[in-house]
This record gives sequence, structure tokens and C-alpha cells, in this order.
Amino acid sequence: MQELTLEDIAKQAGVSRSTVSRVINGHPNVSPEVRKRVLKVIQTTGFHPNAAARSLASQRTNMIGLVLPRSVSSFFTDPYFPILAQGIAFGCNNHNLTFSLFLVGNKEDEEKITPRISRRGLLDGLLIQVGSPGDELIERLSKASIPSVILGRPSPAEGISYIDVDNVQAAFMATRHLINTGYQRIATITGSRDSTASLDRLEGYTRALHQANRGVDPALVGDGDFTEVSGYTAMKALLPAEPDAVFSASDIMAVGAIRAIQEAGLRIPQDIAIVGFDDVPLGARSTLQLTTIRQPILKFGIKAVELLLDVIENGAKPTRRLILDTELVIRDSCGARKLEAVSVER
Amino acid sequence: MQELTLEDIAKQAGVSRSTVSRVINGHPNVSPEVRKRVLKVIQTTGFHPNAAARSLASQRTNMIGLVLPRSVSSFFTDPYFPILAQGIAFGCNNHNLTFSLFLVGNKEDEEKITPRISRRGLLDGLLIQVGSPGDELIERLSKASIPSVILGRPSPAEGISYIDVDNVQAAFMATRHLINTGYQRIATITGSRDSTASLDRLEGYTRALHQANRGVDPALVGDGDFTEVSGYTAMKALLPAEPDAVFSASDIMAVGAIRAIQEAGLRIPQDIAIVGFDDVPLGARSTLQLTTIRQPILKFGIKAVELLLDVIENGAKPTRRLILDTELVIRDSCGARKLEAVSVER
DNA sequence: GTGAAAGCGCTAACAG
DNA sequence: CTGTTAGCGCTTTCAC
Repeated sequence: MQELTLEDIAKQAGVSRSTVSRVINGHPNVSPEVRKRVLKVIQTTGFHPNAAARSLASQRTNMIGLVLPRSVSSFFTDPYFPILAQGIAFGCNNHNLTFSLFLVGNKEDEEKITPRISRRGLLDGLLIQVGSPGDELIERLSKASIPSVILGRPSPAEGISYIDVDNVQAAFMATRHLINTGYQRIATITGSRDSTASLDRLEGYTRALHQANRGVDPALVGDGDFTEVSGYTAMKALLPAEPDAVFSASDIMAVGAIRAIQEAGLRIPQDIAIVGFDDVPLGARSTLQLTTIRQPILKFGIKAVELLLDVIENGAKPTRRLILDTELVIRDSCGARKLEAVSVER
Repeated sequence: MQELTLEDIAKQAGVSRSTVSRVINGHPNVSPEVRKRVLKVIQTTGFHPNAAARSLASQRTNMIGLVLPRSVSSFFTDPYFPILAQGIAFGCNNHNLTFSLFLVGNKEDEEKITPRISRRGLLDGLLIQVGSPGDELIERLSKASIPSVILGRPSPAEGISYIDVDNVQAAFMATRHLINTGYQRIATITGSRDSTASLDRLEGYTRALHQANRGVDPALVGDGDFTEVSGYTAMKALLPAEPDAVFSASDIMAVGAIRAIQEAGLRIPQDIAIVGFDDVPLGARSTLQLTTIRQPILKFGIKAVELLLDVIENGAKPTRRLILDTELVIRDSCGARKLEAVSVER
């Protein structure tokens, strides 16, 4: 019913189309009274400027996209992505952007989505989740010369703007905490080996051990892939090596590991301590309070939007790097609390 | 770099702009040879038509939005929504639609998002998740006269197109299964009482009981709100009434209930049987294999997109209703398997 | 401070 | 089957 245009509003307010455009876009150089008059007409008519026309004329769509490549199959399996999406949605709401989601399910989707995404006049910019190196999606998309920011550290990272958390430092903290708490045989469960996040976390683990003048015992390094079942399997394989503590590269894998530990009749943290990574809400996934590294996922999403906005507005060069800090959250599963209680008693 | 326009392609192919437009849009009335020639130029130049210009001229954006109202706070807590989002994304990929996500976080977001959504030239249509009746979002958006389909049964539903699963029938099946398996004191844990899904599930539970000539014992009806912790709390409150089976209106609440049951030192299904609803991947949330009602969530999303497309293309009237079927998935938690095994042994 | 006018890049009659 | 032409509804110089 309301097929109103700028022209209609202009007529009703007794001004020109340009003036209406100015007040809508908050430009200066409009006399207060005229502005008021126009605003009033807009209000009463419930007018909304046509988005397509505006995009066409201004060369800005105020839309950004989030691309989750095929290799990110855990979209609905790991709470990480929903939270991330929510953070991005918040960021978009803050800046009046529209948030569109591109889930690449299979090769076919990839073929279809790529041209759609790189079409000009659709998106102002792109947030791209790093996947496995096999995904040549990042390359392809960056060739499309659309402003973009990678979520996570890509490899190689030259000439690419990205946002990441300090995975090395985080894993270092987690492992050092285990060392300081007194554990001797500290194992780790890695994420997919082809992800930089996983590699960085392994690096942090290694560094902490080295700093304590210990070596990395291959028998204490279990291979996971960020899924819960992989955590379970890896832990089972680790058990014969008799670790007294485990640093898991994700909470979800930690949940799997916990199950393996409990099934073996061992107690946490008395027999084996465990530290996770992410601090996602596990709900009743386990009764145990998990000590973990808190990633600021929501903030990560919000910051990613802001970084992308910066790239959109000020150009892709120089490339930006934004590394967010993490935090060690000590709860029950690492055994440090009890230790503390004991020392207090002394 | 590639600021190509239709005109450029036309020039290079030695035809007019309209012809290029025709081949891009797959219109008939283009000679095969010309089509081939144009296609070739498009290919080599890597040309993509400008989306904004196309939207403006055709009055179609090929974008649809999913709106999750404020009352849906469980976006990252319940796997349901990520799976739904994935289904919608698939549907969009199938039809070359762009999928935008509107997460309404708070009242402020709502104020900001509503006008953005109802702006013409942005979205062709809207998928709106039902929330609690308090959300006047549906009303507001439907007033914006943008084609839309509600996800779930709204109340009232007059004049509104929606897609839903047959919650009454599903809950009926679940409860009847419990009855047939031989349980006498069958409890239920409801979802938020202001959601139609929850009300319908309670209705199905009631009907099954009535059909078996049993009444509903208020002491066996526990109030939840679709969160896991509410399932836990509701179950604790139910325990004194000594139920021998429980139908939980969601899997996530069932997980909470299971925890409560186990903490009370009771076994599942020997002491208390339990049936959930949704069939979402619970992972190691519980070691137990949960008998549940399978909702075709992915399909739900895909169908929703198709229904919306129908509304967009053929008008909002008559209003559409699409009700998808569910399925009872028998696993361990209901005790029927064992029963079966026993009867075989006889 | 305000209006006129020229596009933004495409689609879609309408001729031919 | 193909080209010409008129917009789609807005932003944005450029005069005044």
C-alpha cells in the first residue's frame, strides 16, 4: 500500500527531493524548521527509503556477510558458532548493518555461492571463517576484491586482514597452570591438525613444557578434530600412557575426554585433571565444572564487524591484525581449587 | 578493478545491453550463437551483474530474512536453532536466495531492526520464528505488508501463513508409547506455557492419557521453559510424585531431567523411563540413548523457504498452512527395547 | 540552505 | 530475435 517515494514526501513537506534526502541522511545544511517539517511527514506517513535504490546510488549496501566454509561442519554441533553469529549480529545491529549468512554445505554450494557473494552491489564486505587449508575459498573470495576480514589466522596470512585470539598464549597459560598445580604427566588433545588454531594451541602447550624444562612426550599428544567423539577417542588412546592431567584444545572435546576418563573408572581431578578451551556453555553435558580458557566469542564477533567496517571505509591496506586476549577460568576440573583449600588449611 | 557493466559486455560482444540482460536472465528469444558469444564474454571478463541495480529495476532482491525475536533466547543454547538456520540456508542455496539473519537481542534492537526489515527493496520476504505472545513483533511486521511465513503456529493464526510440525500428534505418539510400554504414572515436563508448541504438546499428552481412560494428574505435570536447567528443576519437583515415566517437551530439558533422576540415585529406564522431543544431537551430554520424537528440523527450514517463495510469488492469500510429520525414535531411555528383548526370550 | 539535474546499472515494455 | 527507450528511487554535485 505504501509505495511512497522520496518525491512524495518532498511534495507533502513542500520541499525538494534533495532536501528530504538530506534530512534522512542527517546531512548538515538543512534549516531546523525544514528538518522538523520533513521529519514530521516521514513520521506520519511511515516512510522508509527504498534500500535497493539507495544502494545503487550510494554504492553502499550496508550489508555484510559471514561465510562458513565447508570444512566448518560443526556449525550446529559446537556452541561456538551460534555464539559467534550472535556476536556478529550484535555488531551489525550496533552499526545498522544487515547480516547475511552463507553456509557452504558442499562443493556445489560453493560454486553457487561464490559468484553470488562477489557480485557487486550485494555486500559491502565479508567475514570469512578460516577453514582447513584445502578450502581455496579464502583465496577465491579475496580475488573477488571485496573487503574482507578473516576470522582466525589464515595460513599464509600475508596481505590478509584477520582477527584471532592469542591461541599460543592461551594454551601456554593453561599448560603452565597444570604444571604449577603439580602435575607431572601432562597430555594434550589437539584439534584438527590442519587448523592454525589447533597448531597454535599445540605450540603454547609445547612452550610451557619447555619453559619448565620438560620435553613433549609423543605418547601424551592425542589427535582430535574438535568434535566431541574425537575427544573421547583420543582420551581412550591416551590412557595407557597414564597422564595425570590433560589440556584439551576445546571444551567439546574435553567433554568427550571426561566421558572416557570416567568410563575407565578414574576420577577428575583426583586421578586426572583436565583443562578445556573456549568456555562455551556446556549445560549438563557434564556435571563437572570445567576449568578452561575463556575466549571472548561474543566480543570477537562484535570486534570482527568493527574491523571489517574499518576495512570497508578506509581501504584494505594496510592489512589489519587484531588479536584478542583470553583468560584462564579456574573451576573444579583442574584440581587447583582443592589444592588451594589444602594450603589454606596448613 | 572490474567495474564492468552490462554495457561493457554488450559492447565487447557486439550486441545491445538488453540482449546481454536476456542471456543473463535466461530469457528465450536469443539466438543460440549470440547467446554463446555473450556467455563467452561474460566468462572471460568474470562479469557479475550489480545486485542493487538489478533489485531496483526488477523489484526483487532475492533476499529473505529470518527473524528470531527476543523471546527466543536459546539461540546458542539449544541446537534446534542452528540446525534450523542450516535448513534455511540450504533452502536459500537451492533457490539462489541470500539469507539474512536478524537476531533481536533487546528492545532497542527491536526498534532498530523493525524499520530496517520493513524497508522495501531490502528483503523479498520474511521467515519469523514465533516467540511468546508478548512479542508484538509478528503483528508489527505483518503490518509492514511484507510477504512472510511464521515458523511455528502463531496465536491467533487467522490470516497468517505458517509452517509447523504436528505437535499434538507427536506428543500423543510419545505418550501412547509410554502407556503401551506399560507405565502407570506418566509425568510430563512442559515448555514455556506461552508457546503454542508447548501447549500443543501438552494437549497431545492429555489426549493420549484420556484415550487410555486415564486422567491428568496435576502432580505429574512439571513446568519447564525449554532450557536444560528448567528440565532439571522440573524433574526434581516431579520426583516426590513418584512417576515411572516422563515425557519431556524437548531433548534439552530431558537432559536436565536425566541428571536430576540420576542424582536421585534412580536408574533409567528401570526406575523412570523418559522420552524427549526434537532429536537433536546431544553428543555426550548424556551417555544414554534417548528415545525421542524426531522433528525434521532441516527439512522444516527448507520447506519454510519454499513456502515463503510461494507467498512471495503468488501473493499472501489464501494463507498457507504446512504441517510436517514427526516420527517416534525408540532408543534406550524408554525401556521398550528391553521389554521387546524380554518378550522375544519368552 | 535549497533545488535542479545527472546519473547509479539494470530490467522490461515496445518497436522493428 | 534484437535494439531503443524509459524508468526503478535514491544520492550527489552544482548552481543559486
